[in-house]
Amino acid sequence: MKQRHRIWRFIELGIDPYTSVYRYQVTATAEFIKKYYADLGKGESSEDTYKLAGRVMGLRRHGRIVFAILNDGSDSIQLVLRYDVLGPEKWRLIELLNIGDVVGVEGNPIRTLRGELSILVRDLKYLAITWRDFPEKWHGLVDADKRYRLRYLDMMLNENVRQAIISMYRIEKAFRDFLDSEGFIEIHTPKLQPIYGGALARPFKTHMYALGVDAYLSIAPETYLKRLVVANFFKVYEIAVCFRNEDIDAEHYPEFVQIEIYKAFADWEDMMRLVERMVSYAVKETYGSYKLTVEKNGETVELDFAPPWRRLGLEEAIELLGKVKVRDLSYEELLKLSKELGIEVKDPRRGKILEKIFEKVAQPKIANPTFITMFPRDVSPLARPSRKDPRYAERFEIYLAGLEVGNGYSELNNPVVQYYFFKKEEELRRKAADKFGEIEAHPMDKDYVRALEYGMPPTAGVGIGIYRLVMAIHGLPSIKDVIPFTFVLPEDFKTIAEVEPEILKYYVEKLRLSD
RNA sequence: GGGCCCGUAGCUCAGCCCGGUAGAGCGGCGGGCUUUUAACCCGUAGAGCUAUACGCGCGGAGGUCCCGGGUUCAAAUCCCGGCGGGCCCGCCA
Repeated sequence: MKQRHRIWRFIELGIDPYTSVYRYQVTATAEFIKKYYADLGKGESSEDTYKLAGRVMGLRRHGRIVFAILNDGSDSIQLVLRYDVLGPEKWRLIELLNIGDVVGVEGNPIRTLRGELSILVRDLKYLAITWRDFPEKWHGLVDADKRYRLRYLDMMLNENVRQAIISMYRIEKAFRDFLDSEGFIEIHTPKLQPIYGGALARPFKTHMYALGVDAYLSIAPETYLKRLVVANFFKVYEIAVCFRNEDIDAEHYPEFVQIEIYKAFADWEDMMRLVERMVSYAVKETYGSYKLTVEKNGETVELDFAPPWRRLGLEEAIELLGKVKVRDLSYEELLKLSKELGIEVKDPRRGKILEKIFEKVAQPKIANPTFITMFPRDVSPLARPSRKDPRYAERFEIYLAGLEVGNGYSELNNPVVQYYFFKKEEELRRKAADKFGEIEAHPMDKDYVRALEYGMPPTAGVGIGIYRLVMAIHGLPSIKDVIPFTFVLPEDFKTIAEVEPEILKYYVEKLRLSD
């Protein structure tokens, strides 16, 4: 297996980029060339000279002509490397070229006889080489373990992952642009908190040495954003990293990003309208259309984001989509029904049971963006009771491609009722601990209640999971596919310096590192 | 937390059932080829290290099929335990 490492040949030729190259003056991107020279005919070339830099992603050697694919981050473009153009001196460099090398090239736009817009290279400089072999071109990197460990390779080589990461940036930018034009401002809330809240989840616990106290990592920015509403920031939002100490699966990851938006003087209806306008705007900005075709596990799904989105009550959705009668059922009948549906009841609240039934029978059938409304009050401690029926809360959830991607409501702004709900949540937690084991509930947050006591206007709020949204739109099977870097347990392996002590010795001497 | 599956060359995988010389394609290296699109054709090394020797030859020792142990004359293969990963189920988005 052991062959002399190729770096020696670069060193021998005096073109080791690690001892000489510090910059490369780029004058054009692949994207620009492809757009600007789109009309160039087959076999035609331009006299214009450009310098591009990027990574060699493909190589086809044909003797004295070589075709390479260069990806410069904007797009990929073919390089044509010809012996007669480059001459014998520079040709020696071409013979060393490997897939994965980072090069700068100078040349002219041409279109080959086969019709591929390319750069006819007149000069090539190595900016960095790959010290490790790249994955095979055809299958690429598919081993899940390696994909998540070598995430930079996954993002470099797997186009669907790469596109999802890029789209996530564009969607977030579109959200910001949209909210900015509506007069919202973005404010960062603390990730280290003395009392966690704003969602039902187990938190990460850590320790602050500075104050000698335990602290929690934010499970949601909600209670802080509402404090900001109290502070007369009547339109606020945050694209917030949230931490929840729960298990990992295809739809959950302990560290995730959501956008939370709060708008004063508005209610949940206003917020649903804002959400459908904002998300459809972002989809159109990012993908050019309200209608998207999504490939997932070989199946094709059409998604239409054009507003208005469908609105369905929770129980209505269960009956309409799930074909199960739940309205007017007694608590005992509900328990019996969930048992028949194979649902294990761990949380005694009626609303929780209804949610479970919904998830089982109705949720998978939702493709187009849909608002599920009229959630039971008892599972919505931060939401305002419905003005029409106090058994329900003015709360909605957003569903898309079978995934829950968001949650919003008319915010509870009555400090006395808020205190009462927190108290009840605490009691519930104590009671449920004996009967059903531990459940998630809001801890009492008196500081937040005090903020409300200074007066929070009627306010509507929403949270949308960015990873879930992108995952649904791109048809990716696991949330980990859209998370740039996930947690991986350490692995044993050797670096080049460990495997090739002579190379290490060379650089230490060459660069006088031991002085 | 419960169940199922996977781990063999740089990459993608076969071999495992039924124990007996560890394989293919791609990639690498060498050669040929001036318009290719997973280019093609020919050749070739590679799963593992050490001592002695300038080198070669000969001889010898040794032995990461994820790791450790067991069964066996013999283990990639069978058994047990572990590590890493994936999927499904239960709970949070």
